[in-house]
Amino acid sequence: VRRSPETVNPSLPTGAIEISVEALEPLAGALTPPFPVDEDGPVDETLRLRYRYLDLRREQMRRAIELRHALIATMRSHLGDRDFLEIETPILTRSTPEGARDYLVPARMSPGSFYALPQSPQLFKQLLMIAGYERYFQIARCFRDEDLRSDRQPEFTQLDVELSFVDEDDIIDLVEGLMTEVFAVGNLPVPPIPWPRLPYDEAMLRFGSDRPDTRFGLEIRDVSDAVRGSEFKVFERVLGSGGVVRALNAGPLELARSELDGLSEVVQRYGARAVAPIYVAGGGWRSNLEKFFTPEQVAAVNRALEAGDGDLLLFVADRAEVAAQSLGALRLELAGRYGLIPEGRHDPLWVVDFPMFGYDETGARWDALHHPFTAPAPAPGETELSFADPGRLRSRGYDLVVDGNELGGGSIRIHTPEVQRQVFAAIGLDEDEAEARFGFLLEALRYGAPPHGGIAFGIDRIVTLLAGRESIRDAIAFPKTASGSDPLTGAPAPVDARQLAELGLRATQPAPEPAGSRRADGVA
RNA sequence: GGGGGCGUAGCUCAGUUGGUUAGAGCGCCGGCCUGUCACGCCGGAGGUCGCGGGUUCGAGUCCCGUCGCUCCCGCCA
Repeated sequence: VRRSPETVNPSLPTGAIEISVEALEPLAGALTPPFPVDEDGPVDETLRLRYRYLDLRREQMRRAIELRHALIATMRSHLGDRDFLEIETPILTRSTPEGARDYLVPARMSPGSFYALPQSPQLFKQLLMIAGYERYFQIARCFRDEDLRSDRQPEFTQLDVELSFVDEDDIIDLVEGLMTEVFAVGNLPVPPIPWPRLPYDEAMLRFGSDRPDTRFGLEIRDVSDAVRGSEFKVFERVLGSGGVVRALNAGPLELARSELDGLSEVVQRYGARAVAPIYVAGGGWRSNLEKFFTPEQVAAVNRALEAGDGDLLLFVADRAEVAAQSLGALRLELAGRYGLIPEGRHDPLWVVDFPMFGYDETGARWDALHHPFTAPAPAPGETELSFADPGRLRSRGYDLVVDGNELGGGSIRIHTPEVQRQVFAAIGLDEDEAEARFGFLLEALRYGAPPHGGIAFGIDRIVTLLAGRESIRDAIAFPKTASGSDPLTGAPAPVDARQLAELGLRATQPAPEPAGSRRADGVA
């Protein structure tokens, strides 16, 4: 019934009405919940996960789960309207020990053999292209047995898409249309398409990251040439050994000594020695380092960084990769700490022109930067594919980045057995190994594969972003903790000897407490 | 594998330089009030200070170890 005018409370969503009760019958009893479910205040996350069914009652979680549903529904209808077929691929599949660690499932009927849970449906969707299903998509669960982060779960959900007879532009066009609709459903205001495309090298140079957050400035500049030949030994030593000197202009920030030290801690995580902070004053530098540089050098650096009086310049001298990464991290740290990210602004962009291979120092070999089914592209300035120097080859990959989050990535794939062999060879897979692991793919390619390509989006990450949350766990109904456990069910848990015996397995460690061991954390 | 942060009542937290019976708000229980909507008032219960060891006359506080959570590096084709 409507409330009388003097009792209406406009600050309540239900403030205009009242419920008039005629009969009341309790259908079930209910304990007092261990934390408030009628408000979204902070609660210890282990406790939330242990009582996830109560946590999910809370407004914030309900919104995220509802948003997730709406986004997936949008993806399905958008692609369905464009003649894509949703096709399921196996969860029990074959281990292909490139890339991430696989989750393994013992095969009872083949003792000593294992299925693997898919890291992605990559190979199956390529086989579907060869089969002539030209437009495929799937809301696909994927599994990677690697350490977790606030944006990584061991099982996660991808929107997986693949198309035949397309090039990069076709896929980017399709995705820009799809994601524009998805962002609209999620109330994320984004600029109109087409979105900018940033070459990988430029992203690394200017932003120190392959997933740059372009919502604020503080861009990195290479000042190696400007400072070369100075009296400053630290820079000269780095430059002499092939390193670089890079810097960013933090703007007019007056920082205390302890804060400057804190900045060095940030870069040290990435292997840099320290940050050299220099204040600009009167066109020169207010720094005891100024004496090591000629006035021309100082002026050149100031010009490169567009530095004015009072600006704080931050320098890192190191290997190019370390300088880029550490200044990139510094940039994000400063933006977060001093609130430099404009409210309500959201920047989608494509990162393109990735290197095809990266050199793995520990294994002393080349690795596919994306994955080894990505089509290679000629080195910059060349027209022919040459595997003589793998480090110079580019790939036909593309990543969609929004506000510094990698939401999705894909590529045009290799569609001939010849090129696929060359790529396997480049990453150190000889003919026999390639045949043993990927023979079924090479064979399928021989039956005629259309040129094809695709992309995969991290749905959990999209939900996290659109729901305005910090952790991927808040976008998933029943997530795992950072150590991969589930406080609600107690997974993972030991199994009894009989189950192991049936699978032909033997425990190499004594099993911990079986039942109820999830209480080991002392949570009552 | 490495580094940082956290762990005190059901929840969120405070707890000075080591010093009596470890506190607050919310919640919970009992009572009062009854047009309230963060109701109000009175009273009450509730704590192995994550766990183990050590230093000390004395440890929530200091040291060592350990467990859990979390963030980051490595890892994540």
